[in-house]
Amino acid sequence: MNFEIDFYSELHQLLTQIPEGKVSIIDDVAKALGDISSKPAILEILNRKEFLNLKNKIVYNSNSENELFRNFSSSRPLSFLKRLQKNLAKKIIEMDKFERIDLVAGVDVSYKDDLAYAACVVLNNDFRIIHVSFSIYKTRFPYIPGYLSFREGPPIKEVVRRAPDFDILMVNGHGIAHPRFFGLASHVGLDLNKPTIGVTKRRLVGKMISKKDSYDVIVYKGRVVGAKLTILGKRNLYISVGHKISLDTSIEVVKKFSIVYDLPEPLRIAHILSRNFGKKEIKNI
DNA sequence: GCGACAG
DNA sequence: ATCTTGTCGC
Repeated sequence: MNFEIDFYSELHQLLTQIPEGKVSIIDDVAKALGDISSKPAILEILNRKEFLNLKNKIVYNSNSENELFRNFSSSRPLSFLKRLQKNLAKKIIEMDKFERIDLVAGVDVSYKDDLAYAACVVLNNDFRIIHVSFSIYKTRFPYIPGYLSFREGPPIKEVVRRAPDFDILMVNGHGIAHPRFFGLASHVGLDLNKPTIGVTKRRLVGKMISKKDSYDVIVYKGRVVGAKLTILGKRNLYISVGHKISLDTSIEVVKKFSIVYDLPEPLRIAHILSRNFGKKEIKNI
């Protein structure tokens, strides 16, 4: 699936439908886009200078009904993306589909306005950096919980394609621990056809069930979608299958590469690199 | 119906 | 994620 939705122009197109002298409720705009949860993102975009002339067409509460414009004509793009995620989720393989684990890659993205600075690093078994690549990408999609892959997926795929072949990729985002079982790590893994592990610092869905092992299991809609484990006796991380790997193996790989507080090495280094890249800074890792 | 909500 | 100084805690 290599199309991209320009969220900004979708929003712009809706706002220009509002007739002169009328206004619309932001909830109706969010619903017309296909998901009420896009409301915070819309608010943020309305404050940009390209949208300032349209901002006064939006109100937050229902005023006099006769001033309101509600019947938007829309393809509801977020509903479409939701359906896409549900369909692609069926293709995810939660089993180890690789020969060996010699090279483990990590990607991360930093932002400066709408510019995404992506960095990819490849480590060997001794935690040595054997490759680093960068990429700058102009994003046209805001952060909306549940739709992160449509913002970060394109820059990530581009920067990972610049890396030499590796065995497993670690991604800063959930895999199947996602409302539609298709988070960023799963989306990237499927598109690149590579084994991926989703690693995050915060939960998106599901509840923890203690499993008196070294970790808790995350259950969502009656399904085990990941694990919450404590690294280095301190740091809590949420791990989930991205694609072509089992949860058990995902946990083992994350544990093995967690040697410094914060994140497993591939992600920790990728994070520092992308951040420094965006800020044009030079710093030791 | 009311919250919660990766980066 | 990003805007940002000092500051509370291990």
